[in-house]
Amino acid sequence: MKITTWNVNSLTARLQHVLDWTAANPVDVLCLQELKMTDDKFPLDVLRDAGYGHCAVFGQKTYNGVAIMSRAPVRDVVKNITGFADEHSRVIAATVDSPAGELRVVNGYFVNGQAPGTDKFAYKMSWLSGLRAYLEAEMRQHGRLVLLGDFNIAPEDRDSFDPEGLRETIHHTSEEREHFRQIVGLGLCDSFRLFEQPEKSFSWWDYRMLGYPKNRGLRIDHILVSDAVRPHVKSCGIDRVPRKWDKPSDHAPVTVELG
DNA sequence: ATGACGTGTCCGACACGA
Repeated sequence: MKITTWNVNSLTARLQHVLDWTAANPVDVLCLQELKMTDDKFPLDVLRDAGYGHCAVFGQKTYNGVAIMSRAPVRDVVKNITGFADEHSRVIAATVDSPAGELRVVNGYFVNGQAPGTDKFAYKMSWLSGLRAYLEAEMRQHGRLVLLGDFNIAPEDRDSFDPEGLRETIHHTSEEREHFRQIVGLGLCDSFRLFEQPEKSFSWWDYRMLGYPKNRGLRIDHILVSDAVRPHVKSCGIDRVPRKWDKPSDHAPVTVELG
């Protein structure tokens, strides 16, 4: 069973890429971020024809918006962070069946945070605290859990093209990395790091300054699995192919395989 | 270089991203 996270930077602009990519990579569950559309605009019919007959959608006009697209039924859909009031559509959770048994999937578009010291950074910090409390409760209820999405955090120096030059800037601050560690500390692990990976593996590249051709990127899209799921993880990888297509998303899809 | 590039909103300029 394969589960993918992909920040598509507008599903309107990227629908054909999603269709082309899933045709070549028929993953079981595709978790999207940055839909940038309201629920009524979500292309349910087209995605059903593409094999994803079970979609849980939490959209928003212009910004944010997340969805879980699944080939098999999803149940117990929860939108946003329980216990944390949020104006934005950033989190959607659902339960699916997996080879390991019932699996809770939590798909998040984490706050960007702009820069340390700003109101947006403060929002990011409180959002992360709210998420952690919510996850703690979710994990008590669901031993088998996957937390994936656009974390907007480069957890370690090796997850950045310029860790020295960007030290303590957004995505690289000690506070963000401490939040990441605390989330992992709930009993999760970064599935990407369970395997040998190429150096300078990134999941996002700036549209500007030839970011992708120069591999000036960050690894900020992650798939964390709970300890009960960890023995079932067969592989985890980033697919750079769609980043080379015409008019790409600035993020690449990341996929985990469970056996 | 408070830039660059891309998307959406509402129609030229701005908000936002990472």
